[in-house]
Amino acid sequence: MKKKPQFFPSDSQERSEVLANTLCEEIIKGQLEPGEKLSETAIGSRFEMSRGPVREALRRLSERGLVDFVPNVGARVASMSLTDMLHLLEVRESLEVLAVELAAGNMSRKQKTSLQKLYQNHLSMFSAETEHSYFQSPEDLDFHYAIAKGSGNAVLVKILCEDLYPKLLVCRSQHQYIKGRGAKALEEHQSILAAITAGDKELASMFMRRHLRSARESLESLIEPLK
Amino acid sequence: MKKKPQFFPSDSQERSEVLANTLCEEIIKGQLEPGEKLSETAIGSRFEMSRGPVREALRRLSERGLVDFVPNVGARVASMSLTDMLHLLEVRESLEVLAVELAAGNMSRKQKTSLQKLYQNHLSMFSAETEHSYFQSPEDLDFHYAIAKGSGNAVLVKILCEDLYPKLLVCRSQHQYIKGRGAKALEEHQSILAAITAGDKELASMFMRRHLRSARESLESLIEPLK
DNA sequence: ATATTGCATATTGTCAACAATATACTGTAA
DNA sequence: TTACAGTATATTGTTGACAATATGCAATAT
Repeated sequence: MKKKPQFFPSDSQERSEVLANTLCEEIIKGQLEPGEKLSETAIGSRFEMSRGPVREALRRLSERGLVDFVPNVGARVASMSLTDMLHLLEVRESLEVLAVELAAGNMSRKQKTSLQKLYQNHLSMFSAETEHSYFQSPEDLDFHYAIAKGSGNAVLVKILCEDLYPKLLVCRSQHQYIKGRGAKALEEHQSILAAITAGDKELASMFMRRHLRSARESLESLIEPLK
Repeated sequence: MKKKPQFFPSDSQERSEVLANTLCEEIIKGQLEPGEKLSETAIGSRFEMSRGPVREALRRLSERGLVDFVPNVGARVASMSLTDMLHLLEVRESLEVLAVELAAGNMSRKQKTSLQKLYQNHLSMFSAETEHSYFQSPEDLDFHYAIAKGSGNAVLVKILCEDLYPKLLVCRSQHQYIKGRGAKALEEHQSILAAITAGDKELASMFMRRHLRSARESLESLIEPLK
């Protein structure tokens, strides 16, 4: 018997954690709209559980920044502005440059091969169906996710994977008109991959900086005229 | 009537938040030892509240990384290794370099003057009583705290002030033999301050990098032989 | 003597009811 | 008609009890 696929597989069976992951997924998919009220009783009855676990799940999402929480008032789905997105991209840039530097020095042979495989998958998937909105989907981050883990720095992994990436996905889903850059990004991934494989920290960090800066700057130029 | 000073003043009156801040403070001060069990009932009776708010407080601290939490088993005070501390310092370095770059460009005249005042205070306090373990105490971070806020990047502020700094303080209290560098650090602060005042982003980031790198590298050389 | 099984205890996970706070509505006065 | 006050409703905050899980101890078998 097959289990249904989960975006955020939870090792624990705690209902509050399972619920938090489910809600997280729904927020990212846009099934819960930004600003939408998250009533404890409503969610409780929907998932057939008491308010206790629901509260814990909501508080958890609040700590992660996916939910805005006001004491005595309640929780709402966080609504991200373009400025929020810019701030996320600024921080992300610094941290991923660090990550790739560490990864280029620390990744094991095995990790490197698996990263190459990942890239090959992305490549074939992209050339196979260009219409597939690959660089919109959560999978876009796979490559960066793997590099973060390759850094060997647990603090860094936590911030990138649990804090920044989920929020970034929410931003993307709430501002869909901001498109990825498809083939161009894929080329840049290749350069980064090559530098990591060669263990060239300096080069890897330079390619990563360039890769992320272009995305950030295009958003910046989108925001600037609004001021 | 004066309120007693609080390390983590809580705007909300929520008992769970107040408790979380109190426990956070006790962990940082070392009054709660690393690895110590945090029983819900025990804490509840100590602070005269039910287990509900206690649970919430512990979960919150768990998200912040100050408490290790195992489902169905409970919470313990996080015990930080030197490697954890190194990972913290690596991430901190990247983020504060970003922060000071942004701050040098964004800080208002008013913010800059208040940063200068802060530095003057530190200076007089240090020369007044050299025995005052200034660079051990939470106040050491005041300067960096102000720069983070001066960056104008909310994501960055949250990660630095709510995530990294508290953990760093816990590390310091759990590894007290790692001393600050007193007068030397103060001089470096001055260079950074001057660069910010001049609005020189490049110079400011260079001084900040140097300032933080030296602390990190000295820890690295302490860890290396253990491998 | 050591390892393992089973039970007793303690702790956490969940629930449903009550108290406190905020929100929405209705009626009254200017 | 609009502004305000008071009340009614709904939602969150907190509590204590019950269920499920883990821990520690003792007795037994190897």
